[in-house]
Amino acid sequence: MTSFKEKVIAIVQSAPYGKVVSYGQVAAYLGMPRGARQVGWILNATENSPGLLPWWRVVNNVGYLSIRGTKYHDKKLQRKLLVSEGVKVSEDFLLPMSVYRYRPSIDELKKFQLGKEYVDFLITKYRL
DNA sequence: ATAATGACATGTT
DNA sequence: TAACATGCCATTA
Repeated sequence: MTSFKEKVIAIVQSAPYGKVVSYGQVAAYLGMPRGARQVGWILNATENSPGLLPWWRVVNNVGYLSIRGTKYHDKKLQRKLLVSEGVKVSEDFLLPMSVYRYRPSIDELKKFQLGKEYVDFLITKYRL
């Protein structure tokens, strides 16, 4: 069972310590370039199994912590966790994507089992 | 089955 | 620049 949810988890887990990834990126690496919103949905509904899912490394495309506050997580905690990893997040919950965006290598992308042409598309989109 | 609800992204005003 | 509108699709009710 390689459900959407499991893929989301796998991709988010690939985001390294001290880096962040956008919802759109996660969706794109899933092979669903317009599924950003669904990624957020999954994270919102998934209870954080301690240490298994680095949900705090997912932000929106402009570097803003767009989480509104849910039963499991909240914006302030996310900021705290990111800061603890060395990511500089401003008081208004904004961080510079140009500095912290996770840019997977080609090999890492292959791990997600995507077609060659699609990989090329991702490269132009996120300038890997 | 159908409709409503989002931790989004992008294009247009 | 910032606000608004629209497309998106997994999940729930």
